[in-house]
Amino acid sequence: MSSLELYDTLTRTVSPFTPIKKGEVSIYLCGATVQAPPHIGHIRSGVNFDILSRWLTKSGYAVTFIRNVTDIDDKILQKSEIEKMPWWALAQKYERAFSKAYAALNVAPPTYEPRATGHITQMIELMSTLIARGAAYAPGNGDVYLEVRKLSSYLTLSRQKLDDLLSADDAEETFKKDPRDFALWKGAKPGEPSWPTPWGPGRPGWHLECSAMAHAYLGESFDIHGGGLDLIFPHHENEIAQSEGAGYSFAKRWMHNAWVTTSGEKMSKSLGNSLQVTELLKSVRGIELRWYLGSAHYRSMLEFSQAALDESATAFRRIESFLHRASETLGHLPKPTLSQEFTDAMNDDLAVPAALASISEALRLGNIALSAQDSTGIANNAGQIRGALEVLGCDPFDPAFASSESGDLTAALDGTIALALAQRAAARDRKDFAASDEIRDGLSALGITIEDTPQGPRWSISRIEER
RNA sequence: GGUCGGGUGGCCGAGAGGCGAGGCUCAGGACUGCAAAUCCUGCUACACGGGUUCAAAUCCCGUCCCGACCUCCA
Repeated sequence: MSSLELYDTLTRTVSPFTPIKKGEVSIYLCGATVQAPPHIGHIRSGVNFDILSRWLTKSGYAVTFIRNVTDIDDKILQKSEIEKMPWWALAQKYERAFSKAYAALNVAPPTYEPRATGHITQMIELMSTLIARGAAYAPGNGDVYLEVRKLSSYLTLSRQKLDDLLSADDAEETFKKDPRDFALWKGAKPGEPSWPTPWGPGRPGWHLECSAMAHAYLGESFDIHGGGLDLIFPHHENEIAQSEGAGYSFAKRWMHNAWVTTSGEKMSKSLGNSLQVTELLKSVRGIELRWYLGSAHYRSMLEFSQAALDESATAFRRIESFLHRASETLGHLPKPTLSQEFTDAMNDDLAVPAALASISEALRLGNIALSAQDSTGIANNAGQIRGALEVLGCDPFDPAFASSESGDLTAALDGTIALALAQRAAARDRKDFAASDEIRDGLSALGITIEDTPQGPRWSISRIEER
């Protein structure tokens, strides 16, 4: 029996996972800055860490998962002017868009989803601590900066040297003791939202919220901190600086997911190459998009193409179709189990691609069992596949993916199609294949696929409905 | 300039010194009235040049190419 090993960005190695508290895991994931609709890169991060969370849960841990929402920052203020709505309305609008996208892809809601603006008090406390300890200073203009040269260690995560960094052309540099010091708090400018502090009214810098909220919900030390690769520097370095500067040991392990790329480049709005979740959900279902995003290893770049997505969806439908046929034959849903191969793969730093290979084998054996009407074989293989899909968040029987059509409608449709199939069966009995094919083609034109099996014909809806 | 990832078959995508990952596509076969589905068989790849080794996609040296971060970033 293998045990879980995970990669740690800090050490750049895979190592055995040992939680701080036996049987419990605490995770903080940097969530979205809600200033635009989510693209699949954002959601990949959500999917990857959802798979981590599911696997930990399946492995018997009680998982506390915190994923924040950054609802105040420079971009949100900029966008609020462009979209001509208050910043808080804009933030809420896109927070809902993210929530909707997460839900469509069955990304489980975190244990708690704190917003930056709800934790100003904790931020002020943290800044007070940092100033008292001599790690931060308020130059008097309303800003509060962290003094990076005072830190005993800095940039350990990205392994850079302070003096090698290109210094920012920062207009406010004059208030900084060192150009590399970063803002914990930004003094209010006219027309901007602000909150009162001992150093004057202002608003949070980007990094402060995560240190404050991680501390509030997970304490001085927690197991895993996650986010996208691009957060390593500066965001996560600065979180470490703020937290360690305050005397907290902070995250024990750092995990970063790679990007979704297009034409070899990172997806970004400024390049105009980002793919919005709502757009992609017009061509594939949420469960298929999730399967695609989850199928590459979380630390590998995923090169997006519509062809690859379509192919991935095809592969998934093959698995799904087997599970449906298996449960029809069994007369009940397969009971989820975990194979040793799947478990070993997942324990090896969530090696999803290897885990998928184990599903392929079970699928082949399951289909053979189905042909042979071997109910034990069907149950075993379908159970393994379903167990694996559960962990990957792609169980087609998960109510989260329940189709929008009502049960009554399905029943009515089933009855209607049964009538047509009875006609077709009669035609086939009298060898009138022209007539039987006409019925099948007619149904096919309506998006209903008919397959003849040894157990009689079965129908399925093959067309993705426009939504 | 500093730091860090990559380049694998028609395509996607793992692996990280020796036993052909896996999937998709394609071709052939089985089954079928025909389809579909399914199963079987086939398609022996690791950017380039050196080197180490009994053995290199994997390690070392060099080269080329692509990408990311360096205070907006999933």
